[in-house]
Amino acid sequence: MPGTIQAAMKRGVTIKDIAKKLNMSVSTVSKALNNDVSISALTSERVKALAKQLNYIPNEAARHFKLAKSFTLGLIIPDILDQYYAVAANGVEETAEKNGYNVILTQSHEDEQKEDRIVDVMIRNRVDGVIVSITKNRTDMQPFEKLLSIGIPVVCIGREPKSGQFDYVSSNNHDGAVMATEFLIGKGHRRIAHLMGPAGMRTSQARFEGYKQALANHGIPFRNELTECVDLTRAGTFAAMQRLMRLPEPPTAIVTFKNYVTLDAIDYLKKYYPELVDKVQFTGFGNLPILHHLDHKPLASIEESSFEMGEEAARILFERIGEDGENTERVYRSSQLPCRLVVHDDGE
Amino acid sequence: MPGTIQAAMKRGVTIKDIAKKLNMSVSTVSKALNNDVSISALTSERVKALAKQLNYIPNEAARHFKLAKSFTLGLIIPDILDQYYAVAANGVEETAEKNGYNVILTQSHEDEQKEDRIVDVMIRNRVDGVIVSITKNRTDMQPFEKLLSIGIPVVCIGREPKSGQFDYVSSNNHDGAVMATEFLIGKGHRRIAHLMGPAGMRTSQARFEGYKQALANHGIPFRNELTECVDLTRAGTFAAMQRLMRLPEPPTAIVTFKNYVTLDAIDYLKKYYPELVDKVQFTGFGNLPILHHLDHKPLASIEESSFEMGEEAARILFERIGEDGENTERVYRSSQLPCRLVVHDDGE
DNA sequence: GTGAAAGCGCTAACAC
DNA sequence: GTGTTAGCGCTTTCAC
Repeated sequence: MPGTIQAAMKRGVTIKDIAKKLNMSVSTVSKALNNDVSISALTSERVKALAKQLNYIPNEAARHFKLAKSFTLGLIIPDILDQYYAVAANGVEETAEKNGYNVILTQSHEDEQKEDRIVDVMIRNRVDGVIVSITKNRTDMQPFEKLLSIGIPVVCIGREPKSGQFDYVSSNNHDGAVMATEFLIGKGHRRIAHLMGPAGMRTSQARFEGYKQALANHGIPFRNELTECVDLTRAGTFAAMQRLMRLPEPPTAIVTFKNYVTLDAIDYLKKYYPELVDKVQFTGFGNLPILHHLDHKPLASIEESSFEMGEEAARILFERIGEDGENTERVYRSSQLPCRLVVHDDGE
Repeated sequence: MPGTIQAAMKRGVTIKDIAKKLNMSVSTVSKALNNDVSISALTSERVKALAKQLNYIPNEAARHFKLAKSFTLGLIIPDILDQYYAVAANGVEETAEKNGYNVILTQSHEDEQKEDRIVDVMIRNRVDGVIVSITKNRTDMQPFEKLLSIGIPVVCIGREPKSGQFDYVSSNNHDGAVMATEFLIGKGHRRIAHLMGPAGMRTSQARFEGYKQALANHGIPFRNELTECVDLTRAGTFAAMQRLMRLPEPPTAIVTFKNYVTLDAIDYLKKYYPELVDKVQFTGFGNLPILHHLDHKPLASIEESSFEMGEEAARILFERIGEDGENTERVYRSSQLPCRLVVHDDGE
């Protein structure tokens, strides 16, 4: 029985119901609810009082449709189980919430096809902006260029965009690697190896540069055989460690690309060179809380500001959303957030 | 200049544009796009061809509004950084995606006020259903009852609802605790302690019951002083461990409520009873991947099927969404997913 | 097999 | 300070 009170209750109270009960027009009610200055205090109060009494809940779907704005941000990260991204997501969400926005959080699982589909869904749902940490093997930026072309701004985080048309927020990987390496140099090491990330990622390159820079700063010659690429799998790290430890002169310290690489490398030593596990010293990117519980851990970690990265990305995105899409002459920004060196005490 | 081709491009191609170009009505185009049987194959093809050519992207916001359905699920978990919930979220998302649904993932951070606000946002956004792991201290179910009252189904996961009106999916905590305890009994232990979770949580109670059940099964008397509640903080675990270890006869094995409690308990031993750290044996809930890297780890873990929990919750939710809201005589379901005992090998 | 038209709930000119 | 009205893009009856 459409039109009955029953149906209306089920459907939810609308602005029209309020208008009718108050003998006003819907526009007056709408304005009152939106604190329009042209509405008298009395009217405004009457409207709000009745709205509360009737348990009026605005239908955002209708607003979104009408305003052609979804008040929703799309966020694409490789994996929610990687705390680096989970924390960044928190930064995005907090900033979004402050701006009255929702976030649709999605994972690409490093699958480009999945990423393409996600972008499609976001377009269909008319998100107002997208923050993305692109899949590691992507070579083109096609779906993201599509977003820009239809007026949806995009901000990249963590992983550098493959073309220059995007805002980009990341850690200062170069300086972080310098800090990690210089810390080991300060501890007296001279044969310092580098377990470098995948060569295709700019992040790997930046950290590699920082590593070399630190060596140069201290007059230590760079040796090619002391840098090994890993593919971020346990097997890959084991293979790399094997090559390093079988050198005529193995390293006495190692700068690693990432948390999990460090842990796998230490496991490798535990298994094959147990006598060296307390000798070879590590520093590396990432500071997992779990490190506290480990007996064999890196000497120090490079803590990245991933929460702040998410915040900054969202801030930039909101600026872009606020901009008039007309002026095509934009300057794309690239911000590098500082890293922090955290020394792990051995006692407690 | 509204109405120009420029504006149209910016605005996006609509069903109307397609209709005009093809000299058809919008209803025909709509039906063709939605594979309505009443449309001829030829028409359907022409419409789809032009849609593709014009790069038509349906405006979901308009559909949602028209259909009074958002094709969106709300998910509320305490913390995304807790992998237990992150994995459950993945289960929800995968199932949602299969059904063409989006998920709005939110975190309560164990704050009831925040949770209230989240539910409000979800109502405003007209989500079609909600999956929630309620904050641990909540005593009422008020916001969730409100959801039900306006026809939005709710499924609880992991944490038991405080009233009987909700579907609920969780691990079989009782049987898991039995397994954990019997495993230690099988290793010859007789003085087995239990680091129990917060007394207010039904999960804690269920695990506690399982622990007692296992003891009873093997004719081991339950001793009150061997069970200590923890509040899930490191300090709380340390205090509980202190009481246990200062007993005239300290336990030789301990069943813990959760991963992090185990790790903190082991840390306590490392610090204050280093000679016992390899003697006192642990089993407990949760199987973090990071456990592999630890030197001192539990003998075995009770792995919960949290991914499956998310899947199952989403499945139930979709059933409810499909139901006609009319029949008030619902039977609310409570499913307990089995746990798995995982023994940690010492080698590799 | 196709078209005309109403309307979902809301906002924003514009008129008064 | 308030009301009238058009319309966002789409689906869906109901006619033909």
